[in-house]
Amino acid sequence: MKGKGTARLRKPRGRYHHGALRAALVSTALRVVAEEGVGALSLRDLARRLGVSHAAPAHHFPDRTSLLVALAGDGFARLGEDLAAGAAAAGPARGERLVAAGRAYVGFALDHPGHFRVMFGPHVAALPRAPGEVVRAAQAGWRVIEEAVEDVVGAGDPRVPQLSFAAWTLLHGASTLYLDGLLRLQIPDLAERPAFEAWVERALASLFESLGPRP
Amino acid sequence: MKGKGTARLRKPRGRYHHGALRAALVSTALRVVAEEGVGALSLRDLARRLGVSHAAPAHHFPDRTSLLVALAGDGFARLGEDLAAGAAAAGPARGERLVAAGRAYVGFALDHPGHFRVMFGPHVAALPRAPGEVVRAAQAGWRVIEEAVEDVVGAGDPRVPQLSFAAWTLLHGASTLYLDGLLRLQIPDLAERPAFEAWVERALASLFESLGPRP
DNA sequence: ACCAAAATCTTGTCGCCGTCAAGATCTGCT
DNA sequence: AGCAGATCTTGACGGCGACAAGATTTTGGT
Repeated sequence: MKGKGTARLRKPRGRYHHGALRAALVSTALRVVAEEGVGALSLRDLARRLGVSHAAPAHHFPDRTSLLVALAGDGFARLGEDLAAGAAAAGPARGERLVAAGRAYVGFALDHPGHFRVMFGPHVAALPRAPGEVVRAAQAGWRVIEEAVEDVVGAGDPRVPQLSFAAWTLLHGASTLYLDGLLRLQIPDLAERPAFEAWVERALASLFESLGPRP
Repeated sequence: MKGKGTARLRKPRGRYHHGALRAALVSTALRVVAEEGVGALSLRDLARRLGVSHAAPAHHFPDRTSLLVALAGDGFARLGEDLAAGAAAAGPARGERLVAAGRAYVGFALDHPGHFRVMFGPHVAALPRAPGEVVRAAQAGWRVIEEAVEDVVGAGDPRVPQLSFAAWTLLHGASTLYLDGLLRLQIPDLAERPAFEAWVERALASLFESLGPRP
């Protein structure tokens, strides 16, 4: 962070140029998505909130999808940071980093459900090719999971990709099913968030139960 | 199935009433979703395809969301049937039913990506309470997974819910991440579908590796 | 310092969409 | 036969994404 901190939001009444419209669009869009969901997001509404003409956003995001892609890129970056921070703050005991990373993944989904949905929603997925920023950020997150797995079975173990795959899909499925309310439907105990986190932790444990550092 | 098989689609030119509009809306919507994705689905477009006025669908589905909910209910029912059929067709060896159910789950997602997205998309999830038909169908599917898990660890084992939870989240996460193209991004080997299915199978195996029938 | 080019924002327009309202037509029941 | 309700039609309204053309400001080369 440098300069004047947060970007200006509403445009000063008299001025013709906004000055930081793109950043303001992204940050306001994130607020709308968090409060009302991705369905409530419209370019015209954003323009109105920012005191700008209805066609102004088009110069920064040619269509609605490109704005969603930007939000998704931002989300993947934040998720990657959360994962790395969680793993870094974990204790040294075997498996603690993986549990911490898993907690960070699920925590991100539950803390920012709207943002999470944009990241894994149909708009971004329907693109012919994933945008570079998404690719890079997703790869960084994947790397954190792989390292956490290596922390359990040892670096160089040939099962690292396979186990990272299992851990990631488990965490991701748990996050999305929880957000959809389907888990709570089958297992009423999961209504409370701490209980859910405990279940996820135990599921991760089941995955690695039979594995020594180097069998 | 009884009577004349498939419901009439386009309305006969001279007639005022369509006669089976609701069923025609659902089946045409499924086709549109499969071919162009949920984003391309609109009530007016459906009405046009069926040769019916633009406001006719409103009498069967008061708004767009209620149509999506109907599609989701149908999807959960089909997924449940696929799961049950897969498990029923599996051999008797320990674990085969679970693998077959998993294959059915992933197969449904990959065969009907649009439908799958509607089922787990934001529209249905944003509802205050899940509709009854969705609840029932989802419960039936969950039951199949639980039975498949019981087939591995033995009915009555206290770990059944926990392991079913792990299996379901793993399968669901694998399905959605594959559809989003994110798995392929990290593990190029997964570009081919059979390879992906093999990875899923091995991930399931990791989950149950350390478990005997009754330890 | 100057000015042309590019970036940024505005106004205006178009077609499509979901939704509501009011009326026409058909169907089933008594 | 006739009525009530279900089903479909026409018409209208506002919001939206997208496009086009013009106004204003900033930038960069000289």
